[in-house]
Amino acid sequence: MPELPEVETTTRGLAPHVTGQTVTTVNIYQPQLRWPIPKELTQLEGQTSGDITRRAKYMLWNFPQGSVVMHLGMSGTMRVVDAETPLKKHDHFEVVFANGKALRLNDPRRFGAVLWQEKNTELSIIQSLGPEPLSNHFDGNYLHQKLAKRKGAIKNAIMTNAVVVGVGNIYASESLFLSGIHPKRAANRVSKERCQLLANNIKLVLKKAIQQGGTTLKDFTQADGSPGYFAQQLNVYGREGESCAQCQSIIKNMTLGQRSSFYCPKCQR
DNA sequence: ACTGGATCCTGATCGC
DNA sequence: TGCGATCAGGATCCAG
Repeated sequence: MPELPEVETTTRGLAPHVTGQTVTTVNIYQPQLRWPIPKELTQLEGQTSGDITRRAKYMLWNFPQGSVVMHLGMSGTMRVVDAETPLKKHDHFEVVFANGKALRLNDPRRFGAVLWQEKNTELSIIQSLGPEPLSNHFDGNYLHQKLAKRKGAIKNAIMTNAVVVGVGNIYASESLFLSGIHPKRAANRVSKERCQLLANNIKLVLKKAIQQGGTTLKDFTQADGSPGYFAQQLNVYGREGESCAQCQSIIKNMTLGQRSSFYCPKCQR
């Protein structure tokens, strides 16, 4: 489900509700997510939370002794509700606050994660992350240099977290379309100029999507339950068989790295 | 060192 | 209407 814009949208929506709250209870209903939810999270009971930030597609919820690291996987959503609200199917994790509200993670496919990171340490999954796409460190020069030895498809490369984080299947297809680059092109055969273009378009697409509150494909909702509105602006994703807005060619869908990849065979080379 | 593939899981949808 | 097959927005790990 969520790519970077969706995680950003969720983080922003949650922030006012989960910052500076006293935790009364931590409930782990289904610990079996991508990794088991650590029982030590119950140590947060009685603690007061700090702010919540985003790194890649992870949310970092800070406490005095460390951070709760949360990932939504493919199907996760986080909501703040009244603590008396009945649990829904697939509500796996809950933090109840002294003010009568509760933060809940719902994740049908259970590809998401809830982990604990001690203060002044970094989990290996966080440590290995590449630069944020919206940071100054990510630009055409960086991308070109990073791709120099990669012979595989450019689409797979920009979806690799060690290269750049936060570019998922939707926005990978979209940014390649905007850049006129064929998804299957060898990464090391994208010129420096086109890397510049691609880096800029990745930033553009992600920024736009964040402004729109994310892309609601199936059931993504923002923290307040409203949908994202970016879907209507997609040029190629999910538009197989439709005509390209730029050249009227028929948009195609092929499988790359076991993920569907949409592209315009004429505009993208 | 890279990369392709399998894998964790449920649910929606499609074809018969 | 029912049922099995297929496909989903992620990302790690392992074999080759």
